[in-house]
Amino acid sequence: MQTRVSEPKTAGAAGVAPPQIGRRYDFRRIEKKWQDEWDRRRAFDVDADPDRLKYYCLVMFPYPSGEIHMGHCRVYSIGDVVARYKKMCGYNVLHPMGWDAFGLPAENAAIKAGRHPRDWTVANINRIKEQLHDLGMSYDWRREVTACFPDYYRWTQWLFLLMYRRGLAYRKKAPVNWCPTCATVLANEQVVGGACWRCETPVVKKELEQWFLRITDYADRLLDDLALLTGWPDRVLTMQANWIGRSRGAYIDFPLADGSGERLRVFTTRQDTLCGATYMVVAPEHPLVARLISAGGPGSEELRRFAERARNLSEIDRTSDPEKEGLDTGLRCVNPATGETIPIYTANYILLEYGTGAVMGVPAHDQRDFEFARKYGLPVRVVIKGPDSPGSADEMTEAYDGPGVMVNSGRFDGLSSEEGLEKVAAWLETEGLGAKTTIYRLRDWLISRQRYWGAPIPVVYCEDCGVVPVPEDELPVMLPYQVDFTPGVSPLARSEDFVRTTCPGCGRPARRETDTMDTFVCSSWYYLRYTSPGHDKTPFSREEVDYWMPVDQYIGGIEHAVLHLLYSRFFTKVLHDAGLVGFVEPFTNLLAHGMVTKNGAAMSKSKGNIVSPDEITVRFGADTARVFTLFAAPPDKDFEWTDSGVEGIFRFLGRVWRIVHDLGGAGGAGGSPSPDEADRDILRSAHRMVRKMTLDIDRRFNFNTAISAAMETVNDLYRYAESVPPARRSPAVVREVLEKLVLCLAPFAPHLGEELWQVLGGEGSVHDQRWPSWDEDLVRAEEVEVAVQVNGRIRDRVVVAAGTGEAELRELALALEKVRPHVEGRKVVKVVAVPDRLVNIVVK
RNA sequence: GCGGGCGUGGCGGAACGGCAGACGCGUACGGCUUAGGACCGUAUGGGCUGGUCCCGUGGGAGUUCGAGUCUCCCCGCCCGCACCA
Repeated sequence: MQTRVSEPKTAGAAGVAPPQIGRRYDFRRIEKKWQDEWDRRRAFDVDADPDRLKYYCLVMFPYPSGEIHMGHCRVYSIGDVVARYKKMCGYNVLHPMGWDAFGLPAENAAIKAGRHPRDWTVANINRIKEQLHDLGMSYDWRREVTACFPDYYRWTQWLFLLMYRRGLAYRKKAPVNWCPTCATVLANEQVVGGACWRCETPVVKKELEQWFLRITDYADRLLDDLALLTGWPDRVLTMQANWIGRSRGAYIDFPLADGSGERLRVFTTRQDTLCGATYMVVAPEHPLVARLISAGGPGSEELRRFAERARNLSEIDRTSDPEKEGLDTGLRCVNPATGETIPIYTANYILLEYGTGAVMGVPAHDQRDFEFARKYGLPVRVVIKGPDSPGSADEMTEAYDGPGVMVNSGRFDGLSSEEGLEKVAAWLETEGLGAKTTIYRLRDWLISRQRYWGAPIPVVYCEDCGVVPVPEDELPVMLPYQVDFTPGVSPLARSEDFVRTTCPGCGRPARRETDTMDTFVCSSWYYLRYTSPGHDKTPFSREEVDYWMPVDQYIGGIEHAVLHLLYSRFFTKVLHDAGLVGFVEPFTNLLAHGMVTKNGAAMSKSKGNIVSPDEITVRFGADTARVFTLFAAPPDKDFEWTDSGVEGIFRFLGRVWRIVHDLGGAGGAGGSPSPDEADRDILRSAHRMVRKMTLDIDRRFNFNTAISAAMETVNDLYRYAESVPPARRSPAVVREVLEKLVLCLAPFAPHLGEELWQVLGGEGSVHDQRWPSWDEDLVRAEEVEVAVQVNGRIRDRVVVAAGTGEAELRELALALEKVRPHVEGRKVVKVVAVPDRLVNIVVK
């Protein structure tokens, strides 16, 4: 994509139109003027510079599904403020933008509109780019990446092959999640509560041969390295930890009692309770059950019906059904610790996918097992005695799952349950019956998609050579344009031209893989591509990546807490292991922003509650749109859209425009040379504003309070202008205050910032200036009002010199007329004096 | 069920354990105007006996000289995970 305006570089500010003298904040003229100027100067292009500190500010790239709304406006405004602020702080700032341009919505919309997904996507991209341009976003458009273009997906495919070479991409037949509406499979992360994350259709299980990425190989590191992410919100870290779901325990093999020598393997985190296992339970889909059914013995018909019923329940019903149903399979096995023969049940509360799909039932120490045992009359045996737990099974009304001392456990009696975990595992190992192990909730990442609009998986199937990866020098495997992409079977399978190929190994006819990759593969590495978008030897230049990465500030929605953010971490670790990058985590700091809602719901086309930034920019301007979305709430919170609030911001920017013209235009002529009290006050206001805005932006991204600090100083300026006649104003002070104000507002309202910087006669672009500093001594008030309390109730206030000591405050307070009646006749127990704050007199 | 977050005016939201409600919206009144839905100013948590008096941060207790803030219990809302062995 070409940028919108790309005229040759010309002289700088000299060519800029002079500021307009008038009484009106003419945002249309101002914004157009500066956008043109930025385009002409290519003001936002950046290059690596080893002599300068870098700062990589990144907002999650959008899916170009149409026009953008105020939610987008908000998040890009956040990114733009951070980028412009950091630039003013002296950093070499990378602030790129691109398009997560492959994906189902393009295909679905294209089918509906009768347009090709590519054309639809490109049209949307152009439209959104225009909108971002009109909002004054400071992107280096030379670095734009578009995931659906061959020069990008070539490298997505290359990375797939890297994974393949490293044994991390593999094909497997497995029961997978199928969304009937989207007509494709989904990764586990893309199933929310048993339904498709996009269209909320309940997913069904299908047995298919598919491509997976072995993310589970990285489960430990993905979990452990969360500790490195001190700049991430806790809730995201928690969500990832939950998702990975590491569970340490042991597997145990229970020999079947039929003399076959076969064993039934379970996973448990409580091997210390082994002697309390009085029965076994397997999932209805467990192979053992299937075998019993096909063997056709007594009871097999009942078993078949039971397994059928469980299987036919959707994922949602299965996991939300609290009633435990079970059935004795008739099989028996031996508890290796007690030598007892115990029954094997099958039950609906056992999940095939988790652990081994079988558990040992320890009713005394697991609540689910307890309920199940009571329902089916199975024995309950206490093997752990907690400090307050009942000693006998008969007294139990619920399971005891806490720690305690092992009882009824033979050789293990007397051990603490903690020791028992070790000792039982050691014993199992010497007996060859089990060992300690760790399992995860995380599954391998299913990346095959039976749809058209994605990056083709670069492999070929040859009758003789089997699965053959496409050689790197033949990449990209181009996605053909002319394809019947209506869903059904994989659309690419219908394109004979695409499918038919020759085997890279033996040269004989072969067939291409016709599935495409999950778009989350494309978005797992785009942040690397921004560093060197034209690079054509590898996905990215090592040198550029070493300079720019990791991303210093990543900004995006909480909905990707697990999905995109987990996948990207995985990719980064693989690239690190492959020696392609030097870091192990891609995103140092993460800001999870809130949504902009209207009528209580996130803005979306389907809900019809979209407010377009265009509506706002036309009526009030881009600066108003930006400042309002930042002012309405702290960035991590949702906020409900209101039109009336927008006008308030428009008023504020108009006030800024006018006060700068009134006080600062024409060089701020005349005035008194020596600053008086009013001058000191307004100067203090400005220094306070700088301090507050700096800390609010830097420390916690509270742009709302940063903006309110600027509003306070503007209010102070109006009071100053009204109360101090021109002849008595100090030009130096006025100038300093106005400069600080304009510099501080520049990242928020960049067009107005440039214009007013010019009005003040500033050199060059306001965005090339240094972020202002403040003087702590000036910030401190000369006089402060100290509250005087008696027993915690305010009785008076007194103005004293700032920094007045405790002793003096105490005396002052006790002498106050309004205080005396409350103190007289009582005993002063204590006086708490906090300088510059308050005095609290405690009486009895 | 487990984990996390949140509850403050009519509204969005501010408050290192130290004067609750900054800032903005809305509302009311005044000014300026031929006019204004522009602009400037003043007021704006509630109550009454109009005192810088009392009450007020979902409810209740506690710690403290002092609690929106810390602790415990309860109520309500939101999010994540959820029969995870």
